[in-house]
Amino acid sequence: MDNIYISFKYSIFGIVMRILALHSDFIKYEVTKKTKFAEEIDESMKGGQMDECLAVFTSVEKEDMTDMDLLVAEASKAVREIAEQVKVDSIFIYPYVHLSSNPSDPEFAKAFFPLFEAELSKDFKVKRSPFGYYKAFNVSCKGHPLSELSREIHISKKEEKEVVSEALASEARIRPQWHIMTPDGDLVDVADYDFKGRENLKKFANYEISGSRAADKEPPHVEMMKKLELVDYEPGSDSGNLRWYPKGAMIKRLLEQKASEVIQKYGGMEVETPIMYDFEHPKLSRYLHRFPARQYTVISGDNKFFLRFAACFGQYLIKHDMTISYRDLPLGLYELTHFSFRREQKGELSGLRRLRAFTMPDMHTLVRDMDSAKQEFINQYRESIKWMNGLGVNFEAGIRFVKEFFEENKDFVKQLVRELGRPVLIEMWDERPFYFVMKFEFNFVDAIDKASALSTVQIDIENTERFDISYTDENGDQKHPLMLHASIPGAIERNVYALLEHAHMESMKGKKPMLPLWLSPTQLRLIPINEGLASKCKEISEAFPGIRVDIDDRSESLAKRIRDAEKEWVPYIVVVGDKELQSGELAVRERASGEQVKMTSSELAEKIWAETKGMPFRALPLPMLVSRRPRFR
RNA sequence: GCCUCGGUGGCUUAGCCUGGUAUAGCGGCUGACUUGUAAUCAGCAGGUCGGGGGUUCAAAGCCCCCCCGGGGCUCCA
Repeated sequence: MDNIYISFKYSIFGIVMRILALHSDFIKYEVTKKTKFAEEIDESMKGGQMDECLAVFTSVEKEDMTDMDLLVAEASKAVREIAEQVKVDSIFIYPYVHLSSNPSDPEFAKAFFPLFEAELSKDFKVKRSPFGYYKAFNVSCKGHPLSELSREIHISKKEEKEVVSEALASEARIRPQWHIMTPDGDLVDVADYDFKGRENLKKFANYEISGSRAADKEPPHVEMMKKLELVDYEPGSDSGNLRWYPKGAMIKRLLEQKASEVIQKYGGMEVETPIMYDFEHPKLSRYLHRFPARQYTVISGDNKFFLRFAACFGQYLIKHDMTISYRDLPLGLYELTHFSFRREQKGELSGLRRLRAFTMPDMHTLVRDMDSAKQEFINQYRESIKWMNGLGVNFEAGIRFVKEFFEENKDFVKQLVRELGRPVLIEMWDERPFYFVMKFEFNFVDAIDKASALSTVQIDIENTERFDISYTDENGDQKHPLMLHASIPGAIERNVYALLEHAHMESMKGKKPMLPLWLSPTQLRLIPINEGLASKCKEISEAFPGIRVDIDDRSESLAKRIRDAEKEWVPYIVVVGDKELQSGELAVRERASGEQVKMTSSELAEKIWAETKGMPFRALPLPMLVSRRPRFR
């Protein structure tokens, strides 16, 4: 998922352009000799003069080459400020490479100056001398205190400037319309909708529309993830990069495994792509600079790379090089990203909900036309519903599109809502600020009423063209397909977050918090009544293949060990004493029901197998004997 | 990035306002106890009070900068 277009501001650093501005009575120049980088000029530019002006001597630095638009904007802004200070309305631009010790490529600078001139021409009378010539010049500088001003435009890591992207600017202009669509297909203005019985939908809608962020508490999952020794902050890294302890790592791996199974079964072909990409890569650079996301940058020798924020890049580049027939469509590539990196603002980071490094199952599917796009969309929508139901947490759907698309595809939208069988939040835009015409997400509403997207699918109508991805149709013609972006589970960390928040909400209702059985680090705990029976427990545990069984053989009181097992959310607890050994019947303390049920070990094993059927399995993440376990925090 | 609150043994925490090198519980270790469904008892060890700088005879406590975390703003595939 690379839905980054949506209203990110963006920042590129490393701009170090140099400007020397002289308030002059006049400046006069004459071309003496052409260099091999010279721009094409006519006679009129071979010499020139300007009176009462600001003479702006400028060099373009190597580091400036990351973003032309930003460079032009920043340079113009700086010159404008100076011109206003000294009150001139004429500006003379003089390309002067000698200001620089590390100039940019000539081709880049050559392209820069006309743009710079055009930008300043909006507010000033502008002339410039040509790029790529030796010139003789004569300048008469006024002597007043402001007459000589130099600027180094620095946009470094510490002082980033933000530029509002096109996408953001248009989004700000567009006022979305909000509706609720009922399962019957009625479209109701959100203000007129009666949310009775749909409290989570109301919270989600409020969260989206009003932007109200009322939470004054820390999200409950943060304490849980630490207390259960699942995940923790890692102060030795950047914020939002976490450490996972054995139990948490196991849970995460199981979710990842399940996600990959679902997506591969669906048809996504698994690939693996690099986590960093060249800033100067010809295909990516233009695109990247239009991509308003905050990135991590990696400097390696003289090269600069950015860390991927989704699997898109690698998959686009593979698809660009592929030979694809219309017979191969729909064609999905899939990668589970370890990791996707986004340098989110610090204030945005929150536990497992919002991170700077996260794991995302990301699939991109090529389809030939809008009809098959819609078919794929609904298939992926159904997979997402299955995923969310399997996770067992609440979710509310948001479906968003361009109004025109909605008008043309009303029945399709109604079908989506009908299949889900519950009212859905609808957002419509008059124009299309993004690369997609339509998307949905399933949002989880947490214990402090924050909504977060998990599953999401979008129909992208721009990027195959931008990346020159094409297929051959029946007539042998090259066509650009459409593309769906899908993350059926959403970020894996966010799945863990949802499970923990869900458990917390259940416990607020008086139930015991727990994880789904297939994700419980310990599924069955045996507690010997005294230390001598630990070896008997070992024997009993052998009746539970494919089940995570451990044994609390510590020399603690029985009550203490039961309490500890409860605190660890162990779903099945069995105390083993002489009674059990003689009768062969176990008194199973069942967390879900809160009851104690008698059954044989084979009955219990059958029960657990049945409850975890179809789910992946991993072995115990810790030593089987609880007495042998270290503490992680 | 901005505003705001916080950071004290592994964890949770008292002390901070009103400066005089720190409190308790859990956990760990040692020993006793050998347990029938949510905390057995005793002893011992463990602290650069987030980091750095400043003020002071003296700083966990006051001042400044930084790091990390929470909440809010901005923002939010």
